Amino acid sequence: MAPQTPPPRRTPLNRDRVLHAAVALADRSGHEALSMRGLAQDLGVVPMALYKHVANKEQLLDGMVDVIVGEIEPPAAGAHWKNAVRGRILSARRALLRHPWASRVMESRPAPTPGVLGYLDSVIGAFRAGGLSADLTHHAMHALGSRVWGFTQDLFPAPPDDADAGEPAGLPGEMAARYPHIASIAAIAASRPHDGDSVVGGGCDDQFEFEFALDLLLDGIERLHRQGWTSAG
Amino acid sequence: MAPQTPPPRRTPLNRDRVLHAAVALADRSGHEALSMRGLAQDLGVVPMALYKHVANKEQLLDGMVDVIVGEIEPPAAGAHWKNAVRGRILSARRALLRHPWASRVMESRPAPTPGVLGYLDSVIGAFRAGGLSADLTHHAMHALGSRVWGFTQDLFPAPPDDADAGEPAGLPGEMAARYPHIASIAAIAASRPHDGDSVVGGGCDDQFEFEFALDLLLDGIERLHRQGWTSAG
DNA sequence: CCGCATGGGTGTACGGCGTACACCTCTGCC
DNA sequence: GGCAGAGGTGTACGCCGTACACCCATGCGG
Repeated sequence: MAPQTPPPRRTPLNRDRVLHAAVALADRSGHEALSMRGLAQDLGVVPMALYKHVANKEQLLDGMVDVIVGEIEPPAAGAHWKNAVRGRILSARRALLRHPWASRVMESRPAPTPGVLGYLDSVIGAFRAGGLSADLTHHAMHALGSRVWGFTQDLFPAPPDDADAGEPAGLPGEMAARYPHIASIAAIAASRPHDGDSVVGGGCDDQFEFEFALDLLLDGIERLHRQGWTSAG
Repeated sequence: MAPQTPPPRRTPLNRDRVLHAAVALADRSGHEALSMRGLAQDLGVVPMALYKHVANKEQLLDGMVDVIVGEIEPPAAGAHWKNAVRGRILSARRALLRHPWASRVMESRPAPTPGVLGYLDSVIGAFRAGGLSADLTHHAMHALGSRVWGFTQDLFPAPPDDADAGEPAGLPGEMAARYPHIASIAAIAASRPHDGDSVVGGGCDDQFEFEFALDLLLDGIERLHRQGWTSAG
């Protein structure tokens, strides 16, 4: 008989396959469920095999961050600096919305990865190309903070879908009594046409909020730029 | 002889002692080092004893958050809304600077604690007392984001103190070549009189950056308020 | 054609974590 | 005097990241 063909010999692992499998796993199960053991299982491999391709879990997370940063679209050529920055940031936001775990992972990195540095460099470049001083650009970057990569800390994190739908509108009654000012705001948000459930997490148009704040900052920066502002006073 | 006095019988645990010991431990060793086992050891008790006072680690962290929120000073009476909000937020920032781990823990909470809700309610109240509409206040709160409790995500997290001091100024040369725009900004920051080390993390006056961004937002909000802005357009 | 180095996958094991569960021992009250 | 319940204990389980020794297929120099 023919010499038995050896078992099909799965294509060998490499850093890229590991990284993308990790992203897929996190997409599927959230970043809390991402463990070296689980990832290995997904790849049909023993946990320690991963360590031939990433030094440790921290470096795995760094790599995953750069995968996501790589999804950010390149800058639009020839746009006004404000639109260039705006477009870049909104693209970053789209990438992060595709991977809800990514913002938490980015926050957790103790040092910026090369991909992150490259992205930041390009955003800074967009400011500078618009004629903003290094000084103002520097402060603008700080002011944008995590917003440059498309996310902000939610004040009221999204509750799970089992939110008690029995309430008439706005906050549960007891809470409305204890936190009257929050309630006054919840009432507004809950009265909007779409998704009028509890404002605590739901009920807010996140995209609107994001762009509102982004434009507030960019407009403020533009104003300072036009009046020749300097941090020296 | 006298009836042997029983061993001094340490004062019994309670939720408050547990919480404050946890805060102290995190202050001392960082929040990554905070474990139920370590905390128990600090309290001279076996790990499982803690579970008589907090349901689990998540609830311990919630409790710690409220301890920190409790350190925020009460609002100044009779101030203009902008100063009231500003003062509240800067006080929150001082609390968080005293407990460097606290911002990361706050970010990690999946639902707001009662203390946090109370604090947010009071900030919203300050806006409303100044005559801002519920609508505008709502968007203002979102725009402030994590800044309301006194922190922002650093773009360049602070590096450990072993930063290579051999570099002349600004970024290490290789990095300056790869990220020219970052370098242009680093040069500015590094040229300031005090702490002129690498701008990546060090070299920035965090308090200035924080107030710069805070005022940018508050000024923008004030402008919108004065011109009767509404999200409806 | 042999032998050996090397890169990639394996197996076992360790020390840490959060915490379920059964237990024991004081305390105060009827 | 006895009993309930609060508070502290001990043991054990199942996860985690990862160190370390191993093993085996490959390909290359002789």
